[in-house]
Amino acid sequence: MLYIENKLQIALAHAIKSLYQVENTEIILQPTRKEFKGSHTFVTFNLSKKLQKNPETTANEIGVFLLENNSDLVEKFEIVKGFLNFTITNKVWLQLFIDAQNDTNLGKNPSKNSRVMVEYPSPNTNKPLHLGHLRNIFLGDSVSRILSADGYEVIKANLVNDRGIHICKSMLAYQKFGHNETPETAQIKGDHLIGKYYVEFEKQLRKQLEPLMQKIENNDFSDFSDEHQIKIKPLVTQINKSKDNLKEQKKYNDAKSDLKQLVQNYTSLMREAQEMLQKWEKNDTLTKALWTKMNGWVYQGFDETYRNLGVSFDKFYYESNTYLLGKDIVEEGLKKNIFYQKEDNSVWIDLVNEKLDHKLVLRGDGTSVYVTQDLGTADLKYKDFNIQKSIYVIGNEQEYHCQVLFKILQKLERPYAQGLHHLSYGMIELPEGRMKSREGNVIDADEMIVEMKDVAEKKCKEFGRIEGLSENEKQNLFNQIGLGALKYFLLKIDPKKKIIFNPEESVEFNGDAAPFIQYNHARTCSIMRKAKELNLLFSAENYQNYTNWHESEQYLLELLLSFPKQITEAAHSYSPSVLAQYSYDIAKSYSKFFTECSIFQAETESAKSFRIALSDFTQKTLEKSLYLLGIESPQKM
RNA sequence: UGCCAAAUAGUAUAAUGGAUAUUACGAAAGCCUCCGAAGCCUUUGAUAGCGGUUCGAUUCCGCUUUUGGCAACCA
Repeated sequence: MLYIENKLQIALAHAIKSLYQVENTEIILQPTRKEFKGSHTFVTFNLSKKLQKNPETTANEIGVFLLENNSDLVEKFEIVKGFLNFTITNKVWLQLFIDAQNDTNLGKNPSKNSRVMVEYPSPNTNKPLHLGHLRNIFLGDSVSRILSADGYEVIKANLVNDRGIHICKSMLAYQKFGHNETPETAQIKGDHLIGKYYVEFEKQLRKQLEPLMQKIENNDFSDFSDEHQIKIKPLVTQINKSKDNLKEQKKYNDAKSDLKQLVQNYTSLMREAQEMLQKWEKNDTLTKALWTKMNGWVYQGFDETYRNLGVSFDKFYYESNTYLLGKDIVEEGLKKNIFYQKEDNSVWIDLVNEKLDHKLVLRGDGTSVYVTQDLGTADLKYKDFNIQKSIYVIGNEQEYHCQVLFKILQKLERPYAQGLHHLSYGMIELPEGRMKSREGNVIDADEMIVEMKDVAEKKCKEFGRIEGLSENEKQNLFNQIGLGALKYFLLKIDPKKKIIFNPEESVEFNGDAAPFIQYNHARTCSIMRKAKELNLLFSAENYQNYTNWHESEQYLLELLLSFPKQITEAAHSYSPSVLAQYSYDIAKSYSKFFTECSIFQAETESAKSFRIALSDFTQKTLEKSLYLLGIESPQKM
């Protein structure tokens, strides 16, 4: 495919030079639209304009030239308006097909000798994973596979957020209300047990918050220090002002959540959580022991979920080990005059010229902020793996943060700074709004997996083609299909777009969906089983005389041969959706081919061989393409 | 108030500045004596608004509208 494109470009450049004495024109080919004949299209408008000629005349002159001089490549051409559509000789296609069949590196582009790290999903250890994490995990996993297929050496890294105030919240709730229960005694998966106490903390917190809020509503501020009253009062004014104003609902909500945030600090629970965090930072033995125990449970739970999802990691980083990093970088930045210091000793960077405002990088008391440790971690990753590129799979709410982080690293002239990329994705929301773990209205990842599997089981039993399988094989199949449907559902959509997930409308299993693709894979397998049974040969010498292809054969063949290009495109844009669409295209084309061309009742023996070979190649390409999405390809379903 | 993103049929989705705007779900008709009908095949319907650049704009540039997000010494 690439071969054809290059050849055609060279031929076109030659033609244009010979005909018009024009050199160095950019020759851009695009795929010919389905409704027209041919595979490659050269658009002649630009050139014609330069030459001051009619586009159709130009197109015709070039077409004739190529037909005369490159008849081994170009079979014929057609002109529609200014579009010059080439039909490539079947001999060339056939040779490419034979080469591709013999290629042992199908689905693996040549090595780039370059190392890239993909960081995902970097969860907090205070709650189980939810549907949003699944989008992150599937994206990270798929992009890792794609980059690896495109010739990079990939390191999958998971930076676990295992410390901080939110972790202390579940610890504290467990200490108070947990009665020493364990995942074993409670019969709950470790991460879910911890999540239960995180929700419990928030519930108790709301109870303590209510009387305080009530007082404020009655204009009683006696509980609060003067310093806080100054902050609280304007918020109350704002709330009262925008309360009944429909247009200012957002302002109202913002002010209200700001107020809650402030008032929370007056509850005993929040104070205890803060104290616990301080104890943790001072390495208090009991606190650390509780923390280790509870995080251990969470990791067991996460491991199980990762296993069920079919994803793995090469490297785990823990924030408890990295949260103090980066302070040396702050000093370095100060020396280099990239950062500046205020009177209170806090350290800042001026990014006004980058439209990013001023940003704090170290507090006045010398403690870190979020970006400080991220600076340190970036250096650590480079030190550990000598990576040229680093992909951060993080939600779009942190776009600003990533911009700041990358910009600082650029200013510090880090060798890896040019290779940093934030793979940003939109949130998954419910019809009623954002998912909030605190409030318990989330689509749980583990539950989702089970539900998908159940649907798959139900469908499989309806279609009734799985009698021969053992119980193990059946369970495995239900998993492959259910999980495939879910992965495809989340990966086919442009990451930038937010997804509103309606639990009432189930994940698609028909049409533009993974089970349809898997189904066609199973079909190709079925054909190959039968071909083997019948002892039919499908090596090149058996079909090399058959080039009178049916339209659907031709289309499928061209599509299959574009696989390497699709991988490169997906890798280049970090976008699994390219391959989702590609896999679907193949399945659709095979399905069409399947109904339009009989394989075992083919008109000639060579046609039969060709169709078996085409099925074989479809099977291989589909399997590898789905693999890049993290989706498995069943042989029967 | 600034910055960023999104806006495509009833719904969901696609399109390096190119042709009659992709695909699916939904709805309506047809196709299993023949390799797997989770299929194939017809039909149906959309670029938020106004302007600009261009031979050509869903795409690029303005302005407007709507929806999210960010702008915090939270992560």
